[in-house]
Amino acid sequence: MARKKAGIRPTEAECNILDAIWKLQSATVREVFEHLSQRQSIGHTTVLKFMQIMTEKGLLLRDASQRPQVYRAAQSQVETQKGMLRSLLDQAFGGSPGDLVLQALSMQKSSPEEIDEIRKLLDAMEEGTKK
Amino acid sequence: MARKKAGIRPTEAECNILDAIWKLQSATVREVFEHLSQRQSIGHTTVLKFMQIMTEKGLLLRDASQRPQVYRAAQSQVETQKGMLRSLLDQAFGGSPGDLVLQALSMQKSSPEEIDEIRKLLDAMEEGTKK
DNA sequence: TGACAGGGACGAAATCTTTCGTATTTTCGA
DNA sequence: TCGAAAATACGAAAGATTTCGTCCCTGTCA
Repeated sequence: MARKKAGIRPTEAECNILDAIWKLQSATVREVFEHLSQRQSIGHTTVLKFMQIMTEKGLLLRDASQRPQVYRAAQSQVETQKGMLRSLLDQAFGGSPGDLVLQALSMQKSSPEEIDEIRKLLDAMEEGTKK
Repeated sequence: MARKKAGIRPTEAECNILDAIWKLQSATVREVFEHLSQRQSIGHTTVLKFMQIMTEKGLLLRDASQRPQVYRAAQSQVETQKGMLRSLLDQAFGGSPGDLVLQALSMQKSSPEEIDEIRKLLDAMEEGTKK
């Protein structure tokens, strides 16, 4: 039995924590707790426990030198997103990124700016491929 | 506390089952089992149990009139994909589909055909938006 | 210096997921 | 019609996840 792939997939609850930390850059348990409390009903120790578990799992880094300990995400949001995207890709899209993109786009209207940005990216990709 | 959104999110193992059924259109437990056996080690009753659970959850539909009962997916692959995509969107992308698309595209090269298809979709979207 | 408040570590209950073993029911030939 | 083989149902163990309650430090400030 081999280990799980390389990437660590945060669970749903862990994602909520990460979300808060990504927004705050770095944060104490209290800060994350207050941030999350605005959206969901959750206990303070629950948040703490998650952050401890996530630190063990390697999802978070903790600076214990300060008293209210400060946590940071071990991976950037973009890296994590890519990991989860790959997961979803293998899981439900048979590994076809094209399908995924198509679905994502057709899901709801993006802003003209976003569409433009995507076009640029497509151009860049085609350049790279042609060469 | 409201119920879970409308969409039903299949778990990872359930996705494997769905994958097989989507490919086969409709299938018996044995067929799904044989399909999955090629990739992973899994027991026959395990597959059966999952399919029963998934039927209860509403992920699958079962025709019990035939003897080796025949199962079908309750939702099309596309619908399910959209649901999971939305989930991921809310979970890790702060609801920004643009970011998701960008990440997905930059993840690995798509074929020129796919790129073309995406362009067409973008054009169509812009049309719709302008009107 | 002693009690209090804030912060943290632990352990454990409550739920979901994933996997099967075993028992029961059906179907099909001999 | 009887029984073996195939299908299906049931129940439950083993892991993960999610949530907290409780106990233990560590300063602080009267």
